Amino acid sequence: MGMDTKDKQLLKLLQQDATLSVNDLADRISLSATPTWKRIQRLAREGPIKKQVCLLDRKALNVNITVFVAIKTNQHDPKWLEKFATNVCDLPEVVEFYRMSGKIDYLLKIVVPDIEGYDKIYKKLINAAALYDVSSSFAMEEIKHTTVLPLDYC
Amino acid sequence: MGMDTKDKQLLKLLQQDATLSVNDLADRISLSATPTWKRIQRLAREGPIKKQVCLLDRKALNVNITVFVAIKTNQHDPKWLEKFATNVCDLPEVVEFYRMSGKIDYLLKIVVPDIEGYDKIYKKLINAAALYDVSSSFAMEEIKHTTVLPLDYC
DNA sequence: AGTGAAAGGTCTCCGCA
DNA sequence: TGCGGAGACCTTTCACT
Repeated sequence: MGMDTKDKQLLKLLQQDATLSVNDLADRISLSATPTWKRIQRLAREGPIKKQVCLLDRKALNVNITVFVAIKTNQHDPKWLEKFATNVCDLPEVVEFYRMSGKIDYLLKIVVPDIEGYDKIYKKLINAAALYDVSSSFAMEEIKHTTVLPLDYC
Repeated sequence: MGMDTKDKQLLKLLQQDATLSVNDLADRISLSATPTWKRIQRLAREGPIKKQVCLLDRKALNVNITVFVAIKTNQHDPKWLEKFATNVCDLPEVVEFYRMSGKIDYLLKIVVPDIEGYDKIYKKLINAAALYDVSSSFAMEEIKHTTVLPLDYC
């Protein structure tokens, strides 16, 4: 779908703050409310806007520890892997889950309150995935974490 | 701050869809509009709601490749590291950036359109960080990726 | 903390340029 | 595509329990 400058401006604004009113957005992209609203509708219907959510504070939810878990495996039975994937996805502590190229087969990002919390998830993981090689790295500091994607490539 | 069941229900709903109206939310947590609205205000003011944003589709923005970049360094001059951190944070392709424990010092998650795009960022990184040891892993498949945090620990 | 009603804004749709 | 206006809907406040 074609995206012009105003569409990109809208996306830039909405990525940072989805509470802006249609009128505010219209002002900022130098357009009146109706066409602005139509653009947003189009961007949501057939375009890049997937959803609108509240982002919560990890600290306030007591899941301030981020752990990256790298998993290697020899097992490549599709059915087994599918079950593994389902089990892992069902854990709410697993917030990201990738199949990787290279030496690592899977990379998980999990959030937990503390080391004990991590250990519980770790046990669930090796339960779900038996005989796998699992290595974990703890994030000491979150220097940047954004849901804002670059708009420079479209 | 104390959070009861209804607060958690609200957070669960708003994490998944922030377009729900106060009336909808009120219905779902079996409360009327006003106290529901007050709860949301409180959760946003002094609680876990940080912001409300639109989530965009990576594919539609032509940044469908996710790369994890692990950086090791011997350098620990604080001023230098601060400059490095600033430079890295300024890159819109870098969506996450952690200081890690263990063998890796920093872990970046970057999004790019293709290998060339990755190479450009790679060059910027080693420019910003000279003599560092950098190793990259490409995500082949995004199996799970959510902004929804678990509410089980608060 | 909760309710219901009323005022003030926004969103959404329509006809038109 | 763009504009402005009218009605519906939603948000926000207020008086009261």
